Amino acid sequence: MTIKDVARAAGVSVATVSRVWNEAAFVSPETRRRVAEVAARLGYSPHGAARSLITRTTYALGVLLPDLYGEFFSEIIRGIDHMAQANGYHILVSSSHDSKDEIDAALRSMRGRVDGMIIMSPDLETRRTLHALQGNFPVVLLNGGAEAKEFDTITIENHEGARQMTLHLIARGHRRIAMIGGPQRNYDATERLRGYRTALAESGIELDESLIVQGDFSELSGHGAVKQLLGLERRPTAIFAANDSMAIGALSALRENHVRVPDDMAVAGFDDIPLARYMNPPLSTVHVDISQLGERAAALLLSSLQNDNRSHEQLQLSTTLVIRASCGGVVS
Amino acid sequence: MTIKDVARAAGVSVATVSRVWNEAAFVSPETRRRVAEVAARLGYSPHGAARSLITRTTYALGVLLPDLYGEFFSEIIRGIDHMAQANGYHILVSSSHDSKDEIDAALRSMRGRVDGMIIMSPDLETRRTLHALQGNFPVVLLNGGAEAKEFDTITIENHEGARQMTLHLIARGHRRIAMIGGPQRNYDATERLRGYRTALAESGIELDESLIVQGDFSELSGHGAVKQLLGLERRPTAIFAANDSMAIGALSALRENHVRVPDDMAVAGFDDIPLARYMNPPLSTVHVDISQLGERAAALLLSSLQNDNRSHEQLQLSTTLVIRASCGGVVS
DNA sequence: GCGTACATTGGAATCGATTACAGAAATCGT
DNA sequence: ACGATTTCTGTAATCGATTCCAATGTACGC
Repeated sequence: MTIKDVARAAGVSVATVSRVWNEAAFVSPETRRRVAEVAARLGYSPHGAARSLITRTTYALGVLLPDLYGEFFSEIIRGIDHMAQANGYHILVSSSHDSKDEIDAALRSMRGRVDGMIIMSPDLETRRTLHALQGNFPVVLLNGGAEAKEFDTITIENHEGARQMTLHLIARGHRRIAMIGGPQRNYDATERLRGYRTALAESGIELDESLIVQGDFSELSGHGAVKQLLGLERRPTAIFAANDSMAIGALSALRENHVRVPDDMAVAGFDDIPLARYMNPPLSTVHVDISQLGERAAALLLSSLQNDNRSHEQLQLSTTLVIRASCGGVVS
Repeated sequence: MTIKDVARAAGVSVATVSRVWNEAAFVSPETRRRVAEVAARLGYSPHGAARSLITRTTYALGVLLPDLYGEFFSEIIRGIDHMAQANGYHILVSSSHDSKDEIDAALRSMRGRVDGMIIMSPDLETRRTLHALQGNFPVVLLNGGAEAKEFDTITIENHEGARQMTLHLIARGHRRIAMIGGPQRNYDATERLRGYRTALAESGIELDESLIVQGDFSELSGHGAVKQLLGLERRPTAIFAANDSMAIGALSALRENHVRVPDDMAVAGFDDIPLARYMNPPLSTVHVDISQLGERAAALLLSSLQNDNRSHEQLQLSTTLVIRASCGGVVS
C-alpha cells in the first residue's frame, strides 16, 4: 500500500496524491475529494522512512538514559513524552548506557531516525565524549553538569537544595550531621555533597570527614552506610542521604538497630519520590518535580529544533524543602 | 556526511563502502582497511531512514500505551525496553491513547517507522479497532483481553489471582467481603471481579451486590469506596480492591474513620506495586511481575518478527499471593 | 599461451515519498 | 477572439542507503 497504489487507483499521478495528503495548494476540489476517498478506502498512510528521507525531519526525539530502573527515570520519561506528544513528536528511547562506548554507539544508531536528542548521563566523563559530537546536532543534556556551555542543559538545583536541607537540620539544633553520598563521579551526587559542605561552613560547623559515607544511590547502600555510622565512637544525630532510596535504606537499618526516628536520629533524603511520604515515619526530603524536569528538557530541545541559531541555554530546576516527620518536623 | 562522501574520500564507489560497512563478502583486505579508516576519520554512520527504506526493517518496536502515569506503566516500559535493547532494537513510545481515533492515528503515524507494535489498551472496545488493522502487521496485545485469537496476546492471570486472594480471605474466616472494582470497560478489572465471584460461588457464599463498589483504579476512588462501604447497615469485614492504588486509598480512609486494619477490617490489593510493602500496615496483594510482563510482550513480538508465519500465541502471566499484615497474615 | 573460473569493483535500479519544473487547460481582460 | 494569467496536473530529480548485474582484473589448469 504505497502512494503509487493510491495514485493508480485514483487515476492520478503520485504528485497529486502527495499534494492532497499534505494539503498543498492547487488541487481541484473534485480531484482532492476523489483521491481522499480512495486513500481512505485503501487505508493508506505514508511510509515514515521514505518521508523523513526526503523531508529531512523525523518528528522523533531520541532519549538516552543510563537505565530505566526506578521511579526517577520513569517520571522523566513521562515528562518528556508528554511534551513531545503535545507537539506531535514521538520519542525513541534507548537506555542502559553507562560507558562512553555504549553512548557513542547509541548516538550513531539514532542518526537519521531522530531530529534531536536528550541525553541523561550523570557520569561526569560523558561530556567529553559529546564534545566530539558531529557538528550542530541538537542535543539537550539532562543532569549532566551545567558547565558545558556548548550545549543546552538542564539540571536540578542540587547545591541549593542540599544546602537548604542541611541548614534546616542545623536550625533544629543538630551539630553532628552525617551525609550519605552518591556515586563518586555522579554530577548530582557531587553537587549535593557540595551543598552540604557549604551549609556547614556557613554555619561555622567544622566538618568531620568521618561523617561522610559513600553510597551508590541504592537502598542497600543506604542500609550499609547506617551500619557504618552507628559504629562510630561519636554518633551523628542526623543523617542526610543524597537521595531518597538511600534514605529509605537508612530508615530500615535504623529500625533494625532500634534507633528511634526522629527522636534519636533525624533522617532526610533528596528527590521526593512518591514513596517518601508513605514511609514510617514519613520522610523529609528535597522536592524535585521530576516529570517537569523531563518536560522542560523536551521543551528546550523542541525550541532549538524550531530555530537553529539559538544560543545555548542553561536551565536550573528549583527545589523545595518538604519537611515531614522523619527529621522531627518544622522548626518552631 | 553521507555514504557518497566516504566513497569519494576513499576513492571507491558507494557500493564498496556499503559492502565494507555491512561486512559483505568479496572486498579486498586492503580496500576494506582503507574504507574503514576513512569512515572512522569522517565519523560516518549510515542514515537510518535511508537504510530502513531499502531494507524494509527499522529495528524499532512501537509501544502504544494509554498513559505513562504510575509505576505500573513505567515498569512495563522498562521490561519492554530491556528486552528490545538486548536484541538491538529501539522502542518508539506513544502514550495517552484512550479513544479509538487516537489509537488509529498513532498506529498510522508509526507506519514505516517500526517493525511491529505492542499495544496496551485495557479498554475492551479497542480490539475491534484493531481488527480493521492492515493485513499482517505484527502486533502484540498487552492486557487487552485474550479472546482475540488473531493476535499475539499477553495478559495477567487476573481471574485466578483474584480468586486465590478471595479464597484466602474466606479461609481466614471472612464471610462479608467487599470488592472495590475497576473501570467498567477495563479488561483487567472485569476479570478480577469475575475471579472474586468465582471464589465466593465455590465457597458457597451468597454474593451481596451491595458489597461491590465501583472504582476507577485511582487512590481517590478507593478512598471514596470505603466511605460508601462504611455507611452500609451490615459492614463487610474485609475489602478486596482490584488494584493496589485503590487499596492504598482505602487504607487511608479507614484510618480516618478509626477502623483498625487488620483487626476490624482486612484489606487486600492487586499488582504488588513497590509501594505496597511500605504501607502501614504492609499491604497484602496479588503479586504481578510487571516488568516481566513487558519483557514477555517484547519477546513475543520479536519472535513473530523473526518468523512470519507463526500462529498466534496467547500467554498468561501467572500471579502469586503476597500475604502481609493488612489482611491479618497467613492462615495458621 | 589461452580459455575458464573466481575475486573484486563500479554502474544503476530500487525503496516511497516530496517538490521543482514544465506543460496543459481554464479563466480573464480588452 | 486572442494573448496573458492563473489553475491544475504530470514527469522526473532527489534524499541515502542496498544490491543485482555487468565489467574488469587475476590466477589457474592444461
